[in-house]
Amino acid sequence: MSPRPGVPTKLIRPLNRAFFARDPRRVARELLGKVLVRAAEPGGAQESGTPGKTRLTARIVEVEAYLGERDPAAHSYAGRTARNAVLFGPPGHAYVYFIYGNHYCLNVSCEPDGVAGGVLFRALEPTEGIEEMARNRGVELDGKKELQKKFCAQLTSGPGRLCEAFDVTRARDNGGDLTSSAGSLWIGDDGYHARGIRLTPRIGITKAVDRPLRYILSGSPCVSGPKKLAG
DNA sequence: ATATCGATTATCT
DNA sequence: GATAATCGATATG
Repeated sequence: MSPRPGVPTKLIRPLNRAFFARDPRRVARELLGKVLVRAAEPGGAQESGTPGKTRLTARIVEVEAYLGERDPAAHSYAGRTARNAVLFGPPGHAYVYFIYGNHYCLNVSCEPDGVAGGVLFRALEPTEGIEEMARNRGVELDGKKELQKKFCAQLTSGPGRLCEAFDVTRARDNGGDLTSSAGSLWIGDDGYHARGIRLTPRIGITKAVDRPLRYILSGSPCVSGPKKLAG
């Protein structure tokens, strides 16, 4: 595919369902370096100069694998319920849950239909639509480069933060298909080659705390958690 | 740099 | 009634 004037050279192609129909550990590792996309919304507000919403994209730099019914830390451990049903359904769909009365978290379902498993998105590196992410997060972007870097991390570093930046909610996104670029939220590959993958224990859990199921791109300024585990 | 704590609600026991 | 795959603010070394 040859580049044309006015067309971005880095095409983002959606990952297919087979990508997700595997062990969450494999999916987690291979998701590093891929891109989360929130499609632009047509229209926007006609009133009062509110700009139409632009596309949001960010590179995946930190994820955790949750292994299904055999993993005590996973929501699917106790079996299928109304809340976790997506984790038991077909692969490549969004499992969004509400936590601590404040935050949403985004997962993608893995394993074939009928088998539980998922990957939690923990941190992203913003690439397109940074200003809108800042608006969604309620943070001020000022011009200084040092701060830009910090704010950049502040936008999408942590599972609750990235959901706020991408306006991910349960009502809107739970159960949605993440393998179609026609959808509002999807996951794609722009050809980036991930380097420096490290494994650490997962964060914020009280069971199976020692299993190394957190995957990070070491060196990314956006990786969440204590510096000790930043890679 | 690390520790502790309050917020706030869906879900399950 | 307790807990939770978190965040932001505050306190302390």
